[in-house]
Amino acid sequence: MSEVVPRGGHVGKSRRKELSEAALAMIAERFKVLAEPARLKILHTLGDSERGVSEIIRAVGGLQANVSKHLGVLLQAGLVSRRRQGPRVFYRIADTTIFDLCEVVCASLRNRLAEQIDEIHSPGGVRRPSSRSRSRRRATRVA
Amino acid sequence: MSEVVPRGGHVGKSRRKELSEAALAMIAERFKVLAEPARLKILHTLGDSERGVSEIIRAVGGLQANVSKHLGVLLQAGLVSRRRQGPRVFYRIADTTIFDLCEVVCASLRNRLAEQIDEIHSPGGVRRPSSRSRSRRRATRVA
DNA sequence: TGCTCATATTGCCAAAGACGAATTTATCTT
DNA sequence: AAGATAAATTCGTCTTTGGCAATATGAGCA
Repeated sequence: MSEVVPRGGHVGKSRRKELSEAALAMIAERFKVLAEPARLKILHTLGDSERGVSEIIRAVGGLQANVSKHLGVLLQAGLVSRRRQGPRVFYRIADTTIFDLCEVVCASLRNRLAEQIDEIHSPGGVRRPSSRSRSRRRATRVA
Repeated sequence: MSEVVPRGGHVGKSRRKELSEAALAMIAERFKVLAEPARLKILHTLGDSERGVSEIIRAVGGLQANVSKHLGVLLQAGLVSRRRQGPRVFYRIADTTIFDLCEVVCASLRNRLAEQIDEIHSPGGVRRPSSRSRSRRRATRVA
């Protein structure tokens, strides 16, 4: 239907790399690790400070077993790192690029939602050249 | 084990946004769409040019039904857009930020693999202050 | 109206994975 | 060593989802 190509917050140049099958599989696997609200919440809870497991459990909610399992997934993916101090275990972010990823996705989602609002206001997809309401989106806060 | 915090290709400042539960769910859902090699391959095949479905099927392989379903998922997520021309349907990228995401992930994976190589060379995690082999990673091509 | 090609959809099955309950492992204390 | 606390692991169940086969929809043409 729509013919416009929104060029939201595209930062880099348009140089596309050739990606092998194996590379795509690795990328997909990382996305899979991040495709879980509980894990995203854990990462967000960690922020840039180190936190103990019980503290994380209190923050994100859910059973201890599940949180521990999620932490294991994040650890194996190299997104967090562990430190043992006596009986406690402390986790911290080991790969800060995840926040970059979330920011890019947030910007994209804001664009998408804003476009849907516009489509409600002008249902047929009205072609108004003087209106710069499409492509060059406002920067709305997501939360 | 490791105590270093790799600051690979981190572009932005360290300002973290507060993300609501709903925002995290939306972000996770987008990651879930991207967490599938077949879909990533479709997106990569599309690149910046429009392509017909049968052409896509030939490029990515697999059954027609599956490719069509993947295209449906991508369409509903707003990552691609459709255009009908007679009996054929053409798809194109509608959200170029996905390439930014893949690039960030690729850079992170390169860092991770390079670190694993270093760990093989010095198994105990040798603390050599004069060695800048950790943090400030080389830029290896993934594929 | 049929017929054909191109794409989308549905039903079914199997694999993956997330949750909850229960158990195990590990560490420190007494 | 026994007990207590913290974290990880195992097991069973349920939901999701990707692949395959078959069918349906839709557009153009005879």
